[in-house]
Order: sequence, then structure tokens, then C-alpha cells
Amino acid sequence: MSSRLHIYNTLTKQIEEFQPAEPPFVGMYLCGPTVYGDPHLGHSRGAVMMDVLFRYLQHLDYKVRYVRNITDVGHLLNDADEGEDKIGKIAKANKLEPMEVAQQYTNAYHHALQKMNVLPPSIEPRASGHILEQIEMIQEIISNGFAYESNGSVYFDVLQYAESNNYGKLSGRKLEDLIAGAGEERRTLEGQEEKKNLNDFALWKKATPEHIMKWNSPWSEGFPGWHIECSAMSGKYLGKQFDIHAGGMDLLFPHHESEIAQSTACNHTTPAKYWMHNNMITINGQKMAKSLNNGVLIEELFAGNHHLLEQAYSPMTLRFFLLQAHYRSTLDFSNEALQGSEKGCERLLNASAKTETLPIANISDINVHEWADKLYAQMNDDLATPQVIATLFEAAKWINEIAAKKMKITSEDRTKLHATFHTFIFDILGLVSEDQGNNDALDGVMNLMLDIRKTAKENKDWTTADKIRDGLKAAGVEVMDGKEGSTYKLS
RNA sequence: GGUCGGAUGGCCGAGUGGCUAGGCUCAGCUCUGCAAAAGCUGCUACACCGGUUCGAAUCCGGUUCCGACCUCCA
Repeated sequence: MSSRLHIYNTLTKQIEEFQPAEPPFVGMYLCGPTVYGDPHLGHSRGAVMMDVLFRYLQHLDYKVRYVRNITDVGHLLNDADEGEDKIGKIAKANKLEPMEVAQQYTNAYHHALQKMNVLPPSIEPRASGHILEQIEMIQEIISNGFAYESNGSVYFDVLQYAESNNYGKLSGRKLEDLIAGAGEERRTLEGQEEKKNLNDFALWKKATPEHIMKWNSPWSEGFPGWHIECSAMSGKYLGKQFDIHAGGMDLLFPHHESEIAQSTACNHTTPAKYWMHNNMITINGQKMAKSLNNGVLIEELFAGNHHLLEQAYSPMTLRFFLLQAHYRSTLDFSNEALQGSEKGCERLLNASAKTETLPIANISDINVHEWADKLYAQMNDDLATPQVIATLFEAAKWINEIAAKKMKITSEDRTKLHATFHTFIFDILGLVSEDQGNNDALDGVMNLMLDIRKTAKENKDWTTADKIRDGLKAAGVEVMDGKEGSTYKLS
């Protein structure tokens, strides 16, 4: 528990106090998606985690530049698709421009995140728009003696680098193990024979004839290697050294390890001070993966049209579900768990709507300041959002008790409770009430229906009252009777 | 095979050497014409076997099981 933000740094394997290099400025980078498919649940986790960090840092008055890239070039497929650009492959099948495909999936990613109330980053660079920067970086690495050209491609010389640097310092791998592990299970990537060593990775790949997305370079017409784009773009917009670099745990090796190697070989410095990694989403205990046929697209979750889903789940349900687990733990996905989040999220938001109208008294049965301090301490403890949510539920309980006049609160405490509750739920956790209705015509119709039903109830005409209620339910509108009249929501 | 992580109540998930997170489900209750919604109350778990300790789910050792990475991946 601390009054200052602490985050877990994968580089040091411990929780450290967050100290930006040049306060109040903070530079943070998240490895965004490769846009060769619709966004799946996994994409949402890193985006939401960084969104909460982004929001919290801003709440703490930092001036944050948040860079989240779009990878629209260069990822190689293996197996049957050897050497072919993923985006290029799909484009040919659909007879679309490669950039059209990339744009389509980029849009899909944006839409999904927008629904989840994820703030747009400060800068969202595309790899295809930074070919020049990548080429320049490769040239610098070559001239520093850490890369070599081979048959039109350029490879990073891991062994050369390891002589003076620690290749493996992020992932905890030892080069001997990597070499030793290159045994029977290792698959053969295209162009392996061009490398001096199997652990060398591509900085630039010469394009095969069927390759669509390719650019001129000093070495060949080709495309950049997978890792170099993030190094080039983070360097361009955040500087050679910046504060936070994040991504999924599956990117730890080789992607981030290689990023560190490249940047160090180029700039003689480790690019980021803090490395953060979110864990995977699992389903029945296994990582979601296309190859396991258990991947769920974000839009499928929202629409409920996936064979593993019993119903549709709202964007806020997903956001709340993600936040209920710590970002460094795996999160197991199931209908039961999602339904739990749906109800819980609703309960919390219901309570939040009552804070301003709570009856006041001249004493308080609760210690609002202690409660607020606890929230900050929990956020500061490596973004312990599950605990923050638990603490918010404490207040939700108070709010309900106060509303039922079983507890008391002073006016001053109520103001503080309201402000803090809202700050955490809406500004920091980024939840938002999913207002149904907000359609004037529907509101008008519903108010009329509810008014007719009210009259019927007053006349004890239960037949009419129930007919309206049941009929509306069949039409997808749920009527909820309360002490102060009836309300409705779309179901 | 190598490296690393995890096993918590019906479900999801926090966490700490002693003061039994939280949500959901379930049960009871309040409210209600009935129901739903909403609210309240209840439900004492930490894989197994040893050890350290006054005390361990939390520390140490071992066992079993699961997962991640090593190859594109959020």
C-alpha cells in the first residue's frame, strides 16, 4: 500500500515505484494489433489495461503521450503460408487492395474498443507509414556491426550482440538454452539457411514474387521484419528512452526481447524503463487461439453469436469482466463468469446513480476518507483493479443502506463519496452506464404505456396491467416496478 | 526437452503469517396485487504430503495436476 504508483516491471521482475524520466511527462507504448483479422477477446485485454493506466496517469496529472501502433505489414506466416505476408494473403483471396484489408480490420478494432469506452491513444502510427524510419534504423544497426545482409534480407546478429549485451534479460532466457532448445520441435522458417545462427531474426525480408506488400530498400524489394516496426515507431514518437512499454505476455519473447536488442544495438540504450505484460485470456483453462478453435471475436461476444456463448454480453460487461481480474493473471472465460460480471457491473452502476440524492444527517457511520485512500492505495499497487472494485462495492453497500435509512452520512461526506465513487468508476475504470432508450420517441411511447398501466393498477385491473407488462416483455422491453413508479429497460 | 508461472468455496476471482476480499449462483427475508426488478441477511474455501512457527491457505522442501513461452500470437 502506497500513496505513489507502483507497477510490476518485467525487466526487473519486481514491483517498482513509477518514476517517469521527465515528469510530468509520461511516454507509453502498447504493441497494438496485427490487422489481418477481426479483433478477438485477447485484443481487448491489453487495450483495456493500458486504457486504465492511461486514464489513471492522467488523473494523477501526468501529461501522457500514449502510442499504440497498428501493424499492417510484414508478419510472416509459416506452415503452408511460408513467406507470404498475412495481409497480402487475405487480400489476394478477396481481390482487395492490401491496404483496404488492413483498413477494414483497423476499423473493426477501433469500433470494438470504442464500444468498450477505450480512449483513443495520442498517436496511432502504422507500420506501413514508417518504412523509412525502419530502414534507417536497420542501416544504423548494420553500421554498428550487429546485423548483416544475406541474399537481400537483413538479419540481426544475436551472437554478436550477446558478446557485449545480455540477450534474454527481459524474458529470462539464456542464449545457451535457446541454442540447445533449437531441437526437433523447432519449425523451419523460410530463409533459415541465410542466417548465421538460428536465433538471428529478420530486420528486413526480401519479398518473394507473390508478395504484394513490399517496398524498396537498400537491400531488396521487401518488407520489414516483425520486431523493427515497434522499435522504429516508439523511438520516433517517444524518444530513444521512454517510460512504459506494454503488450501481451506472449510478446515477451521473442518480440520484446528483440526490440530491446535492436534498440540497444541502434541507440546504445534500453528503450523503455518499465515493461508491462498482461496475461492471457483462457477458455476452459486454455489460451484462446485460432488453432484451438476456441477464439471468440469481440463482436461475437457483443452479438452473442458464437457457439460457446449462451447470450450476448454488453461492452461494459466485458470491460468489467476484464477489470475484475488482475491484468497479470490469466482470466478464465465462461458464460457463468460473464453473467456474474453483468450483474455485478449493473449493481455497481445502480448504486452510483444514487449518491447525489442520499439523505443526509449530522453524523456519518462511515469513514469516507479512509475509504478513498484505500482506493488510491489499491490502484497504486500495480493497478489492483479487482481490489478497487471490491472497495467500490463496499461503498455500494453503504449507499444502499443509507438510502434505506439504515446508515447515516453527512453532507460533506456525501459530496466526497459521490465525487470519489464517480471518479473511480467512470474516469479511472472507464465504465459507463449503458443507457437504454435515450430515444425520445420510445420514451414518449413508454411513458404513455406505463401511465395506462399505472391507471389500470390503481383500478385493480390486473388483466390490463399484466397484459401491458407481458406484452412489452415479449417485445423486448422490461418493465420494472419500483416505489416511485415504474421504469423500463430494453432487454 | 529447456525456461517460467499457477493450483483458493457451486462459478469467476483478490489477498495476507494470526484480524475469515469482492462479485455471481443458491437459500431465507423485505418490498410487491402477483411476478420481475431492487434491497437486506446467510453460505468460512485455499491441490496433496512433510517441515518451520505459539499460530500457515499465506514461509521452506517434496509430490501430483494444469498452463504459458521457446514458432505467428494480445
